[in-house]
Amino acid sequence: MKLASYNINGISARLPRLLDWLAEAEPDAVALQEIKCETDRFPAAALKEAGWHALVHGQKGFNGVAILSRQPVAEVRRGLPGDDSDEQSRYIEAMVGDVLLAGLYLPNGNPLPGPKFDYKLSWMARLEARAAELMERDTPVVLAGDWNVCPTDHDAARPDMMRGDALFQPESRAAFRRILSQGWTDAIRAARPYADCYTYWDYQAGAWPKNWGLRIDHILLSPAAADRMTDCGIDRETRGAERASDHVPVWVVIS
DNA sequence: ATGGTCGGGAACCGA
Repeated sequence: MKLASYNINGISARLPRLLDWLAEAEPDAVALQEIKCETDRFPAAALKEAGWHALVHGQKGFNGVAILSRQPVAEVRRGLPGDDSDEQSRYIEAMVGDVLLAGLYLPNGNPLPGPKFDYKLSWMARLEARAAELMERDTPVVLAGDWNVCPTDHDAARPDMMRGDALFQPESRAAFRRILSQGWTDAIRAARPYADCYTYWDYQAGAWPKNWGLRIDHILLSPAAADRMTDCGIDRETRGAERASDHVPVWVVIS
């Protein structure tokens, strides 16, 4: 089974590119981030026409996540537990076959210091708690999304330009490492330890043609899922399309 | 060069 993550930066602007990629890549399920629309404004009919079921956790204007699947899937939860006052739509879980797929859009956290960075760290603490619960399951678990954390300097083309960014802060990296240390495998980095594995290139300053990228979209696998991974990849060519997202799809194949 | 470019939604905010 092929599972993917794709921050599409607006479903309305990106629907043609998304449909192109779905037809080409043929995932069984994909976690989408930054759909930037309310749940009832998601283009479910157009996707259904193309053969895709959708679970949507939307929000007007910002954020918003969804899980698309070839077969109908059972929603496990929407929203990250731990703060009932959190109104941002950033988290959804579903069973895809016997695999629990969690789709997440971790807060950016800029600027810092300030309330946005505090929210990022508190959200990561809540994610750490949920990940620990999921790790207790017998079934394979896949945590896929835009983590908005650049785990090491090797995951950036120009790390020294990013020192003040929330994605690079020691606190952000430590929180990501604490989750990994529960026993998760960072699929892409485990498979390609020394490669350039960027998943995001800023729209500004010609970042894409200069390959000034970051690796911030990650797929974490529980031990049961990691044992069954047969392939993984990054569809970086999608970044070169007209009206591309600033992120590209990341995927794993689980036998 | 203290810039640059997108998306959402209709003036700025978020990234």
